Amino acid sequence: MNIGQAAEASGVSAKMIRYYEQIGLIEPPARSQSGYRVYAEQNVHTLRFVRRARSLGFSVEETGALLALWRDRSRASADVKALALKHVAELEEKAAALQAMATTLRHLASHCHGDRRPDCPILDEIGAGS
Amino acid sequence: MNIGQAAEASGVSAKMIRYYEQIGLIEPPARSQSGYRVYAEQNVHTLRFVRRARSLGFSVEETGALLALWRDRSRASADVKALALKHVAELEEKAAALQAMATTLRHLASHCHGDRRPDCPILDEIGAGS
DNA sequence: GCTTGACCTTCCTATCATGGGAAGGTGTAG
DNA sequence: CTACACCTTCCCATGATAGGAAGGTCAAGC
Repeated sequence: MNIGQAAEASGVSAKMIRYYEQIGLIEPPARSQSGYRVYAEQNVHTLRFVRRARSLGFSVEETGALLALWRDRSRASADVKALALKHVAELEEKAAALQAMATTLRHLASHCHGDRRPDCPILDEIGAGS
Repeated sequence: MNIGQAAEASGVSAKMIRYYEQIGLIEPPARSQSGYRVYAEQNVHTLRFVRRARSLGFSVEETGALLALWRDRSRASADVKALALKHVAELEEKAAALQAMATTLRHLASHCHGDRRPDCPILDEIGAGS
């Protein structure tokens, strides 16, 4: 399987597969005589794991830690759970921060007439600072 | 006022003040004979506006649009409100995406014993892909 | 066999916002 | 006069991703 097919099968772009290899997140695959990367089903499996971890908001570095745990059959499930819950806390913190911004801004907007007149409490408040 | 004092007074780092000037977000300030940037109270006011807009999650580019609206006394408040509400929608979308990740992951974690045994549904599920 | 087009390779560049640091000039207090 | 804090510009790094250029490879069709 060439990189394009591995990309198709895993949902990770060829560009990103090469990048993940370059930074050491995944193992360099076999090469054909002409230098093409050759992927086996196992590699695609790993790539899918990476894609799914990324889609759950894990950074590439955290994904590397998860991969190591995935491959280490002797680690305690408590280690994995701790990592996951720590990440949940970070995600919820970020979500709350964004939601707080949205709420503040929505509040400011609710005081703005939104007509043709120029006076606007949104800009007034941003300008007043806090 | 030198850049350090302007940074202190506005809450924007000296590094970022120079950067904002370089990309054209803010006007180049006056310079002293020796080439030091010299800021007036008005400049600090603008910097505070920028800091506050950034803290509400507006990108630098959007902040530039807000600044233009702020300075244009003839614009309709509806224009500002539309921009603000569009941004609110984007913020809430991002917040919801993060919260969805957190919820999924918390769900996975709830099925993990979290003890010394190695079997862990979190990694199993990430590996299984979806 | 030869051409064409799809694919692969590496390498360089960009994004966005921010910080770090080097090398060198300035300003001020002791 | 010296020390130290501050300023200047310039370059580099981050994290994850995309775009593109220049050149090699492979398979299908003529």
